[in-house]
Amino acid sequence: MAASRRSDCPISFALDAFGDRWTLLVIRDLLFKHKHRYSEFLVSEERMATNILADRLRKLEDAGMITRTKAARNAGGVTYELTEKGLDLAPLLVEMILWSAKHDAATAAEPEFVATALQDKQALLAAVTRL
Amino acid sequence: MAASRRSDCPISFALDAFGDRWTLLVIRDLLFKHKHRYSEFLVSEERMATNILADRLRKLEDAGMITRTKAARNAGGVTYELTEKGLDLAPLLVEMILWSAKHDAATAAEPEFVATALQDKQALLAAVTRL
DNA sequence: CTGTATCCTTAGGGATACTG
DNA sequence: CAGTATCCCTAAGGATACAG
Repeated sequence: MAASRRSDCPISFALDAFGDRWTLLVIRDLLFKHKHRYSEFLVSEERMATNILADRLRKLEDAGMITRTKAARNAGGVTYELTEKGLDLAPLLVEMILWSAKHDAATAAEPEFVATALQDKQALLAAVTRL
Repeated sequence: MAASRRSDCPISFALDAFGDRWTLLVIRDLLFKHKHRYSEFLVSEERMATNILADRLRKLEDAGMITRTKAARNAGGVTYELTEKGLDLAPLLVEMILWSAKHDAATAAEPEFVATALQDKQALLAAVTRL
């Protein structure tokens, strides 16, 4: 992705930034599933490969959509957090959920997830504007 | 795309449907640029290859997001139209535009495009609910 | 005009082993 | 725990020529 830039179109720009089948799953995990660690991202239902995950995390960091923080000595590990730029994808993700809820049987059968998204929408948008 | 289905997650479902670098450009052309013909899609700034375009048009039709209509004998050619399912992507596209407007210099420098999107948002959402 | 067909190249991705 | 490294393979994509 982010292959140089195909045009000045905003849709095209967005697709260059996250128009693939994996990137937004990482954002989803950060946004809705409150995951912050490499090992947590790995255990998703979609079974992302380790090299793919590492690649996407690096690209998201390069694009300024997440931050990577080496935790203090006593607390082990690395933590990923959304930046404002990443948080600003929340409305987009919510629209994806709503679209799927309307047009996909499996999603429609999961009213709790959709309800959560609808509740979160307010909270997330509030969080975004609060930044 | 649409490789069987990776999980029941709505985000994942949406990505399986249009999570690539080309599909949403076709939707954009239908939605914002009022293109309806194969030859029109081809002349975009992104220079889509003929085989890619044909592939995406077919997949979009298979997914029920667009219709393909052979025009009457006197009027030559084929016309593509968005279905309700395709039209329902309008809010998503608008969110993409707004995100790019905020985070991309080139987009921010195009206030007319963004303004159009904002105006269209109302009209498009009205159109969607009207269906 | 609306595509197919073909060729060929590259990028994406799965599996698995391994390292600081 | 947080990744790299490798291998190997398939799918995606560009170019171009051709067809109904």
